Amino acid sequence: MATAIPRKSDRKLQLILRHAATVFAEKGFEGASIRDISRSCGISLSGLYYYFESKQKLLFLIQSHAFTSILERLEQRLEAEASPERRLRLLVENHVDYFLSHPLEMKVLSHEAEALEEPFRREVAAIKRRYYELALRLYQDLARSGGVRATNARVAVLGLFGMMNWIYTWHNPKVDPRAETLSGIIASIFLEGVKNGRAHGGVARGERLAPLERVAG
Amino acid sequence: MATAIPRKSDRKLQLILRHAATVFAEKGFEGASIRDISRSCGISLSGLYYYFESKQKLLFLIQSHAFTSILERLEQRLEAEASPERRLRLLVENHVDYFLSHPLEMKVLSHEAEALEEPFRREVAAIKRRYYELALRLYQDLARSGGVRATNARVAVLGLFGMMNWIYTWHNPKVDPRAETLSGIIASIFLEGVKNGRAHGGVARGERLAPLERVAG
DNA sequence: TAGTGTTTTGAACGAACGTTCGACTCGGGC
DNA sequence: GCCCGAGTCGAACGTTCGTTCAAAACACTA
Repeated sequence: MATAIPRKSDRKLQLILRHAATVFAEKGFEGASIRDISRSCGISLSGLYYYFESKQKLLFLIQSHAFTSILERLEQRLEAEASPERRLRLLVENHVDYFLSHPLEMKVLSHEAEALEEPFRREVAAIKRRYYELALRLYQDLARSGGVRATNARVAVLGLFGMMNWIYTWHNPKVDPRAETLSGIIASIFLEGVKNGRAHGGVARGERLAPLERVAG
Repeated sequence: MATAIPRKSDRKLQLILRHAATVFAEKGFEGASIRDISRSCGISLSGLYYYFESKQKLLFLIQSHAFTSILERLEQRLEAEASPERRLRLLVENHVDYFLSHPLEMKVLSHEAEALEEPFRREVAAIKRRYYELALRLYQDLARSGGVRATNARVAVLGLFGMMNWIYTWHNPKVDPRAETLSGIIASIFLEGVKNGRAHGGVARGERLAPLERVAG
């Protein structure tokens, strides 16, 4: 019942998580078998179950670790910055940078969100919601400071997440810019795209602003 | 060997494709079984194989039909429009509109791109490339007409696709704007974000422009 | 009614799946 | 020498998977 594994084997669990992330990223969660992971780690099939209790839990460990890391790192970086615009840029920088330096885990996080089942699902969803709400707050701070054209905040923020989370489907390190440059481009498109100026079809005819709280999942 | 099914049963194949898209969208391609589809259609397991020869082919039919439709509809709409900016807006409108009116097929198209294996994969990839290259051409026409700040075209266009293709993970018809409004917001963010203005960290230090031809996949 | 081609089916195939279990190895304290 | 708990393993469990096939049911015209 207790999660207490004597902690000498922690390093080995880390190794398993890395290999599992690789296999999940390559074949998808459902398409990957524990036997694939066993082969990749060089640990026997039954030996793996000493370290985790189910395939679901394995996916959960990968996802919750990645998500917690990215969120903690962001909150830490935000402490040193007060300007609303630069704070939003920090979010983009942090997200893209983590994405490109942990491409496998982040692909599993982005792509296999729905593969997680119910005891674990809500737990990851809770972190996701915290992250989304932080982003929304950053956006609204920018808006309050007067730097934003009237538009649907939920759509804008989720559009930004779209640009960032889609990266895993196309980014090729041999051809595409490194994280620093990439996040600069994305942040600029978003910030300029959302700034004051003649409102170009933002909130339209009779459509009221949608509530801001909900994230799907 | 021949694909020739006597064409009376075409309507039934369409019905199967609709149910299959629903099941794939809900459980993922690998997570869904032919038995699930059989149950959903009310056709026996073996009966399904009268209409398609493998699960892979079924996925292929869904994806290639959706992709071809969206591309054809776009090319048709573009004929009537000459302004570079409005042409790009048309692309966004067409894409978002198709996405929201065929959410299941489009989720399967966006989410299960890698599940398709090799005889079929290259065929869908070819349509995808045609679509991407059309989008890139529209962007470069806008750039040539002087309406765009210097930035990485490949990243800009794939960023736009990111905003659009991510929609399926969050859009809730009860809460979020309809297609018309949504595409307006996204197009505005992108176009304003990419327009002339003080270059805000676009192409940076010593990073040369990446070649434009490649799409991952 | 008999005959022909289209559609539908139940039962079965071998392979692969996630998970369990009892037995083994091994290193450090008695 | 012996024991004990941590770590590892091969073999097997029951289930589900994609796919096949011979036979039945159906819809026709002759």
